[in-house]
Amino acid sequence: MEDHSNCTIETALEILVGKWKPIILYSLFTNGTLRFSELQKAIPGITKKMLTAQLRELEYHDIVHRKVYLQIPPKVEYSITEYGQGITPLIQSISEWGQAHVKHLSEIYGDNRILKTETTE
Amino acid sequence: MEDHSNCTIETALEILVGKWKPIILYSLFTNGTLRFSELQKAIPGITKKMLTAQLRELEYHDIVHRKVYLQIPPKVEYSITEYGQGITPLIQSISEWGQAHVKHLSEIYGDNRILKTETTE
DNA sequence: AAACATAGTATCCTTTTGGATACCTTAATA
DNA sequence: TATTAAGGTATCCAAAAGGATACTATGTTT
Repeated sequence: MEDHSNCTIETALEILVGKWKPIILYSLFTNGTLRFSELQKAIPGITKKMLTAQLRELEYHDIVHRKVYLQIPPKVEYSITEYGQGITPLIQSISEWGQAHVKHLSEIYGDNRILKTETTE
Repeated sequence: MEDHSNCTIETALEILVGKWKPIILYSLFTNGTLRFSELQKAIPGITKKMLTAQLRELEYHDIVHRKVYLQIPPKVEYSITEYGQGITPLIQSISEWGQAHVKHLSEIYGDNRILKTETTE
């Protein structure tokens, strides 16, 4: 860690933080391209307002691309940008660490829903 | 990314997210062990309430250790746990990606305070 | 003429997060 | 006896994030 790594960390976190960002990214990464309404269906419980807001933030960060078809009724497609693909290893790292951490927490505090992966004997 | 990586990502993020967590961790990583009051001095602007709250969360996650000396006036020392040391590579990754991303954003939107690192010619 | 489809906004409200300030404890000290 | 030190809590308030609901635009279909 260098001197002012805090702000760069916080910048990085902006992309993942927000109630719905991880699942939006997950949906787009696994499905490639989705329309607004398809995202809504893929993410139960999200409102239009939140979906729009989070997508706009991701768009600002050049992680998500928004393609508008000028037709009626409207059609808008969302996808991960080429630059956005580059975030995959980071998400992977975070996800893996998170998985190990969930396990660590369950070892500390004792949790009934322990996934017995290699603690079988 | 696997099926329900979202929750593990969010669990991982809990450790970094919060107004003061990154700088608290940075202070402890670089200084080793700090008393409550030393942390307060090291982090300008933070209130006791916030410092306590964030430290308690980090303690819950077994990232930070809290050592209480039973004396008066009180003395409490905070440090990174051994388990907590293991988060270093993750923080490193996030920080590096964040740094690159700040640069990417400045390339897209044009920013006066571009750090010319390898774009010198 | 009314209803429909799609991708949003606008408005209002609730919850969560963060911050300011005062207060507490207890032994040693002035 | 009043202060001080250190590490907090308690209380109250402001700001930010999130959510429910209604409304808009407009060409096509009924």
